[in-house]
Amino acid sequence: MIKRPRLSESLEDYLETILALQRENTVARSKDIAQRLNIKRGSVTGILKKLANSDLINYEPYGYVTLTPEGEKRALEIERRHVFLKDFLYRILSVDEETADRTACRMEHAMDNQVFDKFKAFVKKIDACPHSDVQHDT
Amino acid sequence: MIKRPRLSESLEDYLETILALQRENTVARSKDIAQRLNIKRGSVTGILKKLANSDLINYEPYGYVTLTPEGEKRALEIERRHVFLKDFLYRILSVDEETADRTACRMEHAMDNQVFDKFKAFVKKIDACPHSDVQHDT
DNA sequence: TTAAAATGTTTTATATGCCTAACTTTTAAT
DNA sequence: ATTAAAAGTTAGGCATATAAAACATTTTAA
Repeated sequence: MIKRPRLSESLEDYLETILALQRENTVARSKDIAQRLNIKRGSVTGILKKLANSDLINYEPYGYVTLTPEGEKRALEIERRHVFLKDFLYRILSVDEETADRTACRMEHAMDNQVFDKFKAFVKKIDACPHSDVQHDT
Repeated sequence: MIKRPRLSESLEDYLETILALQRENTVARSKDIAQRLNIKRGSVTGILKKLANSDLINYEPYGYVTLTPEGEKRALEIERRHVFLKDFLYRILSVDEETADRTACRMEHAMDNQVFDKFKAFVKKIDACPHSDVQHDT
């Protein structure tokens, strides 16, 4: 049984960012990771080593960064939560987009799969209940 | 204009715990704080100094701990979020109580007032919409 | 092809938050 | 009043996450 130790919020953010960059540019670069996460280039290197050590990314000094299968699996989970939460905040709660995104970024680390699944099922039902005026107002 | 610098999740947890203990015992004691938060007695002292420095608690070495007005205001805000989120998770999403509490504990730090207010208004509407089967199912 | 710019890395340092262990103060029991 | 237990504090350490600045490598442009 392989264990999947819980990642810190910080490490989850790195994986999420690497996934996004990989989508946009095929590979992730240290500079871009730093830029997205608003941290310094120098701080990125250590984190990349740690992620590589946990077999979550492929990393060689001065090389490009890509997610391993396990890293991608983790990143996708986090991204799913982010997308879902942002949608809930923005579309259902009518929070402005920037706040929705920022808040989703923080809430996404706080939910396990069980809660996430139930939350998702709940929103699905809300969406299927258009006769109620539950949505679309300030 | 006095500023209210953002508190770390950890410090918010301390305030919340101190509020609860104050309710139960009039004052909070180092030992009980440690017990509730599952940390060692020795770790509490430094935090108390920091909170006292920010004028959030009244603290004297070897003395009891109480919240200042500002500290209480902060603690009440956090507690409000906690209670609300736990209720949402437990009652609306049907998450088991222990998970609801644990998850609320983590989500409560991620929401600003704007989001909280909208979330609350949303749940109010859900509750006022009993003809839909949005609630009460697994 | 070589020098400058861009990118990546290393080192040193800081802050947070926690632990352990030794020590001090307070409290409670006799 | 004395002393043992309980509670609180201090000191030293460790891990994480970050910054700044110097250094190394790679890329780019002339």
